[in-house]
Amino acid sequence: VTVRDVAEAAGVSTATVTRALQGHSAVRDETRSKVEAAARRLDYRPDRIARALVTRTSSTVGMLIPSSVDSFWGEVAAGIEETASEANYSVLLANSHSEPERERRMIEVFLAQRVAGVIIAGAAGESSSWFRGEEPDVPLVVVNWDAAFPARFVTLVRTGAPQRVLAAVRAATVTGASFVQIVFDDFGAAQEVVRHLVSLGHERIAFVGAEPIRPSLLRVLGFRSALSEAGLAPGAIVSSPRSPEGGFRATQELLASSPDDVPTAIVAYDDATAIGVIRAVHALGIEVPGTLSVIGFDDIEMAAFSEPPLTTIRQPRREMGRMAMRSILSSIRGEPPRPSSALPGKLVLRRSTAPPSRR
Amino acid sequence: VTVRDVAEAAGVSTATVTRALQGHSAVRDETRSKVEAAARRLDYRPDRIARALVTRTSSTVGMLIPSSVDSFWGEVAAGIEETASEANYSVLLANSHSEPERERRMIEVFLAQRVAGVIIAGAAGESSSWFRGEEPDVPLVVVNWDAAFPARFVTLVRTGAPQRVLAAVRAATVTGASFVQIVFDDFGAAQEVVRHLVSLGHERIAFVGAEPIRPSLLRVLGFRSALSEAGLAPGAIVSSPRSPEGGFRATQELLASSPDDVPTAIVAYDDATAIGVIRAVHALGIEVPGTLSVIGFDDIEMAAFSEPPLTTIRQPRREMGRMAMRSILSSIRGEPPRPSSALPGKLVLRRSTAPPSRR
DNA sequence: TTGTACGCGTTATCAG
DNA sequence: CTGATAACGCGTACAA
Repeated sequence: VTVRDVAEAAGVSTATVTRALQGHSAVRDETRSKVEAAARRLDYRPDRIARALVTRTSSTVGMLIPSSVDSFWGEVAAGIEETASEANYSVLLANSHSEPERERRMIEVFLAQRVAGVIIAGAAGESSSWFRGEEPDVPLVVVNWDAAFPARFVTLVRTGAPQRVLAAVRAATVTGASFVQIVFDDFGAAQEVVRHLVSLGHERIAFVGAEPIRPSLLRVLGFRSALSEAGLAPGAIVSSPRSPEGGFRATQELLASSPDDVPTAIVAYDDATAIGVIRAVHALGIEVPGTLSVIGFDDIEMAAFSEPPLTTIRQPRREMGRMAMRSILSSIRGEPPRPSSALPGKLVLRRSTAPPSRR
Repeated sequence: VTVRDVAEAAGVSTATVTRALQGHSAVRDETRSKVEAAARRLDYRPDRIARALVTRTSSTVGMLIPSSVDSFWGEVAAGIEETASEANYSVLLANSHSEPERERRMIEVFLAQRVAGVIIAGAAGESSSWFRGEEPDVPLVVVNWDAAFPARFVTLVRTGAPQRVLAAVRAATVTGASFVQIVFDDFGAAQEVVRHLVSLGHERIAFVGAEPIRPSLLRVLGFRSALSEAGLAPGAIVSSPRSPEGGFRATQELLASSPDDVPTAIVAYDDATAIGVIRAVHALGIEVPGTLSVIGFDDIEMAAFSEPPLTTIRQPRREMGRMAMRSILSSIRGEPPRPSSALPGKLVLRRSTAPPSRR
């Protein structure tokens, strides 16, 4: 059942059917209701494919996330889907597994599908690798860019002048990019986390989980900045893969390397790492938070269930998804793009942090 | 850049370009390479929209899940996406929030998009409500149908003849349906769970979380069947919403109602409920698994992190997603549909079950 | 083996 | 206000 059938049934032309059904201005009320009646009677559904062909844009957006198994990204996706469906848009799902090559391929597929916009969340690759040839003119929004940096950045971030390194990291991924970014304010969140610890009375604080990816670098920088702002000595910064195992091993090394100068609090790169940190600390017979406080980032589901429940800073993931999709929609409508934004986190106080014990 | 451009650049007709690029048989090697060269040079991407219009089917499938935030469904989705992308298919994501009305609407959108297939996971509605008018001829696969039943089924399932109720439940949702179903074997899993408890020596076992939805009814039935098979007296069966709070409250009532005949083990409808059960038991000062064993279903992420870690039976969620997508693909290829299947679970032994303490 | 020409279902333009 | 008609980009009979 096509426009033609409806046109015939209503005794009008196909052009009128289209106009009537889209609420397009100039069409007599009487005609409109005739058409609507016929459409309803025939159970007519305009073919979105045919429409897309002629309008040269579909009402579909492509959404690339690292993994739909991870409920962090699942919630970002939910925010996107929710906002999209309110605006009558559909969303194509693809998982990148954080592999730049897959990112490239899936974007290719999106473009061939003539999507009206692309949202890349947790991107691992560089923006230059996303498109072959020139950049297509669909709006692109990046959510939480996890871009990799040269390994030497870990050293830089440990010792370099914070403001200068910060500027370098930002320059590489924020300024000058021709697309909107919705990112978590990693730098500010790290500062907030440290301030929380300082307010509890901690003075020797370490960071576990430095890695040459954007959010990690920014968190380390925020960590250093808040420490110096509080007039405290720089804390130890150790690298590790972002996983419980990574956190476990790195913490073992940290605590073994300086037995006479053990920190009273550890800031972990993320909650997964923090859980490994807690295990390592427990394995040494040290109590959390009695003797040592631990704090993470993100507020993943496990955080509430660790023992003790983890104090952490929550990312507004659903809101990030919503904002990303809203940005796409306003681009489509030709509105001036709202600038990229860094969203603040929300400190979630649980039981893995407490004042340090006096000795 | 369209076929025409490529045709011109290669000095052939558009028909030849299509044939060459699709690996269609009859085309000279020389011509083919000429065309391929031109296509590559021009960075030509066939427009999937235009193709869909003429072939009257897209290489996109619609995937409806209750929520992408839930990593259970996230993993089903990952299985679907994985298999789809291997076959060069794209997947449209929609969240139903378990609302039949939303299910209906999203399916509508899928159909208007001319999807090549539809996968409905965790469907809450009835199959009759999914389509207006006659059923469209795209393959449909249902994964883990959570169909609701009249409330009286809870009573039936508690006391009715198991085989007869089982047949009724199955008849309503399995047989006679004109689509493939990939479902978890709830009945068998419940039997397995009870057998595990029986093998540990338990004799007084209760079920918490009976609800008038398909999987719950089947689990209760499996529970009853395994109990009678073991020659044990029927256990208590209590209803509750499927959530920690639901499990908590129902367990309080259960334990208060028969203080002189407290069970030594509780089978919870799912892991979320089981966590509430454990909390309620702990709140009464009873030890798990020392005095009372608790077992759940699904093996959600939290299960490994509860205290004690929860023994449960794992659903092969990624595999269910893969099978669903494979089924769609073989339908498209016109292969005879593999019949619906009920996949077995895998018992995951953790620390919430143990032999009952002797008294 | 290759080219011509039509049609897929819409929307948009331009007359009337 | 409405109707005829030309696209949109591709696949495919059919003819050559």
